[in-house]
Amino acid sequence: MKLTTKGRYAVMAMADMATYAKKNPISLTEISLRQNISLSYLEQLFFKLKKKNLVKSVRGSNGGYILVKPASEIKLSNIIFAVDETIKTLNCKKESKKGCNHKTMKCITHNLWDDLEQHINSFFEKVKLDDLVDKSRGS
Amino acid sequence: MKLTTKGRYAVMAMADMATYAKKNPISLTEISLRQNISLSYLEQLFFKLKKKNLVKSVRGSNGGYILVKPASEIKLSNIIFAVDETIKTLNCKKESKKGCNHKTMKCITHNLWDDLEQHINSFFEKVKLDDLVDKSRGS
DNA sequence: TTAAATCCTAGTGAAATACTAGGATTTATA
DNA sequence: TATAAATCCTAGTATTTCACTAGGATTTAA
Repeated sequence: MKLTTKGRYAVMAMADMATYAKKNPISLTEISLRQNISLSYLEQLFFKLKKKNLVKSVRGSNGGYILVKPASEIKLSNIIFAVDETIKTLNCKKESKKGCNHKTMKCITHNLWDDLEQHINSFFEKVKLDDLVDKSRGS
Repeated sequence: MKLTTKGRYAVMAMADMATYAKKNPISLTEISLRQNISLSYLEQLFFKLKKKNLVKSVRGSNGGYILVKPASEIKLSNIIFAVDETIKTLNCKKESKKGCNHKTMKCITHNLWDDLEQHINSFFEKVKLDDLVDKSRGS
């Protein structure tokens, strides 16, 4: 199991925005430099974050992005889902041929992965963006 | 995020063994047919399970594998770790160049992924192999 | 002796990932 | 008004990982 960088980068970038929040929009160039993430990659991530209404954009010079809601109201699950679509713990839904014998018996571990998925999601549901900011300040 | 089939298959195969446990060793061919997993792939998985002392092998005709411990004493974490090595939620340990700015500041989300890792592990620590067997019988 | 099993090492096709390239559009400001 | 800095948008691509195959060696019950 592993988490892709898409989700990690998105959380890092959003945490960066929460940390350096100010009136003016924050440009991806800033974030790119601070967090050491490719600008073009960030653009793609923020396109998705924007679609999910987590950030809004200001175009043109001095433009950038602004958090739509306060950091205390943004759950990590919102961010992860926005860029990763979904957390997949199993791929034997419907009628895949391998790994899940639907005909003879229910896939032995079918329930298990559902439980795990919920368990992981509950983690991302609990943590808010400003929890991260506080933590990094504390250390 | 996704879970690889290695971990899933290993859990399925072990659950299969626990379900069809008997005095005689169980051959991978049986498991392969019942769970619809490639034989050669199973061999590779069981090589690792054996190294971690979760199963022992009986070579030769009528050979196969036997659970070393009763299913009630085998935690899923044992299985997952045996085949997957580890759950990696972050790849910015030591001194990777990207995604973790060690020089200027601690990676903002560093603690987060550690927490997540523990959260997921705690799930696999709680569930025992015979929990799966009971569940599949119950449904 | 044979068949069925584990043991062991390489290799490989396909898919996903992480990222680059390159341009179009918008807009503050010099 | 020209320019630079930003978002917007679409393709493409190198690398890596995954899931699996191939092929043989060894062991042992019957």
